[in-house]
Amino acid sequence: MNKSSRHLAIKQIIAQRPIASQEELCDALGKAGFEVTQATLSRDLKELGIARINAPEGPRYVLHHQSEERRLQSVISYEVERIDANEVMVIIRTLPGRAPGVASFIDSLQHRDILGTLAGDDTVLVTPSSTKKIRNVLQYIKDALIARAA
Amino acid sequence: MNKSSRHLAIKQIIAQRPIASQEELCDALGKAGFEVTQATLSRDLKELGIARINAPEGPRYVLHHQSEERRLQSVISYEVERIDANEVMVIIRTLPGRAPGVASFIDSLQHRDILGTLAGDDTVLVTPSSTKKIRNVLQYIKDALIARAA
DNA sequence: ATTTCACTTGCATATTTATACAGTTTAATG
DNA sequence: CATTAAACTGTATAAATATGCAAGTGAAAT
Repeated sequence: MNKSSRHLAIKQIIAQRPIASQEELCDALGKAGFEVTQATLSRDLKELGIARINAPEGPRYVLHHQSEERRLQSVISYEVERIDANEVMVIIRTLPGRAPGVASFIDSLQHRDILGTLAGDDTVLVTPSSTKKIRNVLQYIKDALIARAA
Repeated sequence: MNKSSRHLAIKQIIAQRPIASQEELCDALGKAGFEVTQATLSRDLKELGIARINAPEGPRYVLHHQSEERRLQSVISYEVERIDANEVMVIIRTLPGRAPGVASFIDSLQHRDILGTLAGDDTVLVTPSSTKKIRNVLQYIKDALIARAA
């Protein structure tokens, strides 16, 4: 369980539901198999450009694009916010404007189970060769995008 | 020196130069003629939707656009022409060139059943977390986009 | 194998932020 | 005027976050 995969996990968790404190994030990560302390999370959030906003409904962590955008452009994993799938395709959420770059990268992998990609501004659709391949493709993409982080 | 003029002052100060802590903001406000305590600033920042981001150069307060996003709701409904769905996704037709804005707005709603959106020029594709959620998502989007028409 | 260096992490704690509570002010009402 | 309620703020402190330091790990160099 290395840092970059934990970072992806953090981004996915905070995108999925409101996280109000680092303690809470710590618990959520624990359940996902990442045992870390609050101190580490404080550092992670800083590296990821995640901010704690004070919504009327309570505090919550969110990816803050303004700070995120300044980071190294060449590192794909920093551009990816979330990777998900339904029954028919994989959807990758990226920072604004980064979808084409991420899609192009995936295309270059020339994986047999990937028919093609379609990129908008901050979203990439990945179409599998068959809906039965969805799980494979999802995992493959996660691995591929994380591996480049190191 | 009432609260709203202080709020305006706060927004101006944080826009002009990096403010790293509420103490620092307190000093800056003091020089501008607003004598308040850190406790009050904590409340002010919450009301204004200002977040503390962790830039590599150090922490800093910024207006968080996510809280601004809600103000746009009333405009959105005029840009949407049609909302439909098939078995797999929701399609929104908009006025020419308005799709990215509408997609961005839908993203900001952060609904758990919406994996992502993809915008072209006048068309937005909305991908549900599962095809089983299509009906929910369709209804949700209609409510969110059209209900504001009044 | 040993050394060195860069990177990562936890612990303990300093720093910063949020909030319970009480006091003050303002405005509205009987 | 007296009374009540709501809004605002400061004090004190609770809660949350950031960080100095030391330890651990792994890769590259000698």
